[in-house]
Amino acid sequence: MSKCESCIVKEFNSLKALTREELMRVSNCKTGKIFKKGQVVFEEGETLNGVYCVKDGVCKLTKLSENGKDQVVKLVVKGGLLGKRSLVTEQKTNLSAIALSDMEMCFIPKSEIMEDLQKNPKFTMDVLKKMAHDLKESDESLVNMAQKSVKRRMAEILMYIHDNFGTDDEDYLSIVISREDYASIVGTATESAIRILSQFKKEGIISTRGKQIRIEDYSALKWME
Amino acid sequence: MSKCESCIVKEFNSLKALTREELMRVSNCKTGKIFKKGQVVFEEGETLNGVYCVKDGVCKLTKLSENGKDQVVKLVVKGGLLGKRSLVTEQKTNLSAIALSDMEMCFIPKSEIMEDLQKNPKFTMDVLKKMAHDLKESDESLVNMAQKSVKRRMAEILMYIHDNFGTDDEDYLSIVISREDYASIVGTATESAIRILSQFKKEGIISTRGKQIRIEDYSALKWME
DNA sequence: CTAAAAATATGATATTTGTCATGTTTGTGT
DNA sequence: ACACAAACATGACAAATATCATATTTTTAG
Repeated sequence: MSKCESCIVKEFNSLKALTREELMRVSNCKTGKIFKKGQVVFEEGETLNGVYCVKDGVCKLTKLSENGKDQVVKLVVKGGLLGKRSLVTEQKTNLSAIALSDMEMCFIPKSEIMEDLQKNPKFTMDVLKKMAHDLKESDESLVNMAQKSVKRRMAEILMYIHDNFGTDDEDYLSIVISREDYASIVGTATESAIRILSQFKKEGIISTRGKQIRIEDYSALKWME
Repeated sequence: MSKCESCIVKEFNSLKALTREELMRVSNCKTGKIFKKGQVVFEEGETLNGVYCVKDGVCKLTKLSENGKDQVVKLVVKGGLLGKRSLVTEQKTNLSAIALSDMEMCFIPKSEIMEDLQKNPKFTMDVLKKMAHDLKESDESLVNMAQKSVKRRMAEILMYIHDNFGTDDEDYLSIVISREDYASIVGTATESAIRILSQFKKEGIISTRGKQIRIEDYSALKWME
């Protein structure tokens, strides 16, 4: 397995703040893990004893609502760390992580990282920054959920995916997920999500090929009321 | 002005993790501030150069949505710190803070605290924990907004205020806010908020005296579908 | 104390969104 | 290539919520 020191993925997350020595230690205790599309990485209520570093693939973080429906809280791609909160608190995780595509990840035991979190201020500060960023994003989503129409939210998630996760060489969104997942991100019924995407298609704002979606008219999404 | 070392309020926030010497230094550079009900503490987009420690009163953290409506993201009371995020990033604040009652606060310049954040791991860890907690709460609110009815959300905010901020000696919620604020917390139209509270009143679940609200039947709120 | 302003209350109606039913398309394993 | 399951699509209707209009009550300023 490749070594953390030379792993390009870490450049996208807090691990880059570790020293070469620390990275080597982490590298020696990490374990590579493969998850197939649909597989559960961890589930709400579990005790996590480490973090996952995403090397490839996409993953959704969801929370079960009392009405029995899952709500997607965040999408995580290459470079993302899953289970950051577990480093900080003793509490069980409040989210589930489910692979949306085949995934390649490294698991780093908490015990190994905690020491660094205590001793390397640069690393701690970086974790803190990431957490602050997540909080900001979560607050923004909260406002979106509370104040915007389902159609607007759908427009925004399409732009979000486009801007943050990019497109393939034919301009299709590189993240490919089901309408059910879109519904669960936007917080609506699956039928409503389908209906809205169909409408966008009719209006020429997007086009589709199977599950793939291509944005044809970004500014229409942007200025949609 | 009283000194941080002997201030009881700090027991509720991360400042308690500071050493006696650090607290004395903080104490010397802090400034006391009074805000009247309705007054703006800071506004979305401002650059904050410190944190506010709430000694008394209630404050709402809001974010302006594109539809022109404010959404309350969090309520902060005695012991709370406003502007934590500003300690961690250079970015402008993403939230506005507005006093919901007359407030007494201490302002601590960022420059003074940053040093501690770098050098006192116990303090850093505590800030990290608080941030993780805020993130968890924000994710939970997100799911509530996305998946629950306005009525349910109203029931939950009443219980939340009851459980977290308590009641006066006549059992009225100690936080007294307008229906408009309730609407802005729950993420609905003011009329809808009024209607739902009226309904609760008719059903004997709550009673009111002016703006004050008393929960008469907690379990009705809890089990409301 | 009083007038004006703000907040609360409520009805009527429009809009958005959810639910249920049913049919079609797409993907998958053999 | 086929059969079956899953995902997608769409109509009809129900329920939730927003909006607009208009009183009434409460609070506030002078």
